[in-house]
Amino acid sequence: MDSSIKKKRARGRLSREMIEDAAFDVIETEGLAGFSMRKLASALGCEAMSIYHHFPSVAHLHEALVDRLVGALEMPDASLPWRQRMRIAIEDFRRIGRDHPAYAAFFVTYRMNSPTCLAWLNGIIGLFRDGGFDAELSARLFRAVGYYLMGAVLDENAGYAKGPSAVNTVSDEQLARDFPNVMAAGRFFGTAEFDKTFELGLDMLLDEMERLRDGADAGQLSGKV
Amino acid sequence: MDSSIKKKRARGRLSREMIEDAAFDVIETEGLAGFSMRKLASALGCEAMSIYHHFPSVAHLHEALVDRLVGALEMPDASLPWRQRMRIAIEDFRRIGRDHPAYAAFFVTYRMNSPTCLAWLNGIIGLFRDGGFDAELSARLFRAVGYYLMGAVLDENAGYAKGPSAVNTVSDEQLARDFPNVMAAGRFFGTAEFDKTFELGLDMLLDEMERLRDGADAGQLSGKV
DNA sequence: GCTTGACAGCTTACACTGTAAGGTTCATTT
DNA sequence: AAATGAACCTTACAGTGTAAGCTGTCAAGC
Repeated sequence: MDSSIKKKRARGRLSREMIEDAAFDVIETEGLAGFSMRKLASALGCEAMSIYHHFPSVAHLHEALVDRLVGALEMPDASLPWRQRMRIAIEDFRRIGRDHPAYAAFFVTYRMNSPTCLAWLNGIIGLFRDGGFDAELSARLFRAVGYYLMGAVLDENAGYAKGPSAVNTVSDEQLARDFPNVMAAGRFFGTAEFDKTFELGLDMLLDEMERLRDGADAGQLSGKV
Repeated sequence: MDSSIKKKRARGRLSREMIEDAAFDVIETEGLAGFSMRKLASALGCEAMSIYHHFPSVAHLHEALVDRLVGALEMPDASLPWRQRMRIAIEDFRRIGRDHPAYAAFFVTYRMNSPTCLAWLNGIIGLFRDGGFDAELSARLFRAVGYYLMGAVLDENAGYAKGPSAVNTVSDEQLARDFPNVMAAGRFFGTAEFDKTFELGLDMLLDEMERLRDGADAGQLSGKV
C-alpha cells in the first residue's frame, strides 16, 4: 500500500524559505484574495497548521515576504550622478511590482517596520539628503515621490489594465458616444504604455527636484495658486 | 409582550439609500476589513440576507458606495484659471479620502466603470484637454497625476500615520541609533504635515505641466537621464 | 370582505476563512 | 532503553459571503 508510504511524514521537510517560496507562488496563481493558509499548505503538501510551526500567523508570513522583497533591494552605486541614482532606486522598487503583480497591492500598502525595511527606507531617505535637501524637504520629497511610485505600482498591477472592478459595466458603444475623452485616453492606458507614462511622471518629478535644488532661494516653487 | 411587537416587521423599511448610509457607518467604525454583511445587517436591525433583496452582492453594494461618492463630485467652474481648476478637482477627490478614511483604501483602488464614474473621469480628462494637451499627453498626465493622488490618499488614510502593519516592530532607541534618516524624517510624516507635503508634490506636478504646455517644443522635458 | 400574488424580509445551510488547543510521530540525547 | 522536544497533524470554533427556500404582510381585483 502506498497509503502507508504517504503517511510517512518527512520531518524537517518544511522551512521558512520553502513556505515563503510557495506563498509567492500561491499568491500569484490564486490572487491576493484567493490566498489562504489551506491553499498554501496544499501547495506544500502539508496541513495548514504545520505552517504555524514556522510562522505564528499569516501576518508574520506576510511580513517575511515583504522583508524578502525589500531585503533584495540594493542602493544604487553612490558614484553615479544623483538623478541616475534616484531613477535606479525608484525603478528597482517598481520592478518588484512587475515581478509579483498579484502581491503588489499588498506590498505597496504595507507599512514597513522591520529592521530590513527600515534599513532600506533609511538608505532611500539618505538618497534625498545626498541630493542636497535638508531633513524636512528630504522627508516631504520622499513622501511625494513615494505617493507617485505607490500609485503607479498599484495601477500597473491591480488597476484598469486588469479590467474594471465594477459589476455593471458600460459597453464600448456607449463609451464612445457618452464619454469620448475616456475613450480617447483608453488607448494609452494599456500595459504597453506603462513605461512611457511612468517615465513622463517620473521625469517631471526629477526635473522639479533638480530645479528645487539648483534654483530659487529657499527652495520655493512657482508659488502660483 | 413586546416580543410580539418586535416580530412585526415593517415592510419597505429598508432601502438602498438607508443601506448605503449604514454601510458607510459600519465601514468607518469597524474598518474596511471588519465590514461584513452580518454587521451591516445588525446596524440596520435586520438579517444579513434581507440586504440581498436590495443589493445582489457585496460587490454591487460597494459599487453603489463608490458611485455615491463620485457622483457627488462636481467639475470646477470652467471660468477659473486652469491651474486652479486642476487644483480644485484634485483636492475634491482627496477630500473624499478625508471624509471616509477607512473606505479610502478601497475607493482609491477601485476600477470604476459605472456611467456615473465614467462621466466624472470624462470630465477630468477633459480638464487636461482644456489645459492644451493633446489626447495622448492628456491621458498620460491624467495617469501620472492620478498615481500621485492615489498614493497620497492611500498613505494619508491607511499609511504610516496609522502605525505600522508590521508584527515585529523596532524600538525608538534602535530607530534613532540605526536609522537616523528615518528618525529625522518621521517628524514630517504625521497627520499634521499631510497638507503641506501634498501641496509640495502637487505644485511640482502643476508647475511641470504648465512648463510642458508653455515651454519647449513638442512638450519635451529636460530629457536628462 | 375575500382571495390572490407579489414582494420584503427571514431561516437554514454550505463551503470557505484564520487559528486555538491538543494529539501524534520521530530524531536526538542521555 | 528512556526521555525529550521539535515537527507535524487533527479537530474544533467563530467568522465570512451567499444560494435556496420559507414566511409574513400588503395591495389589487373580484
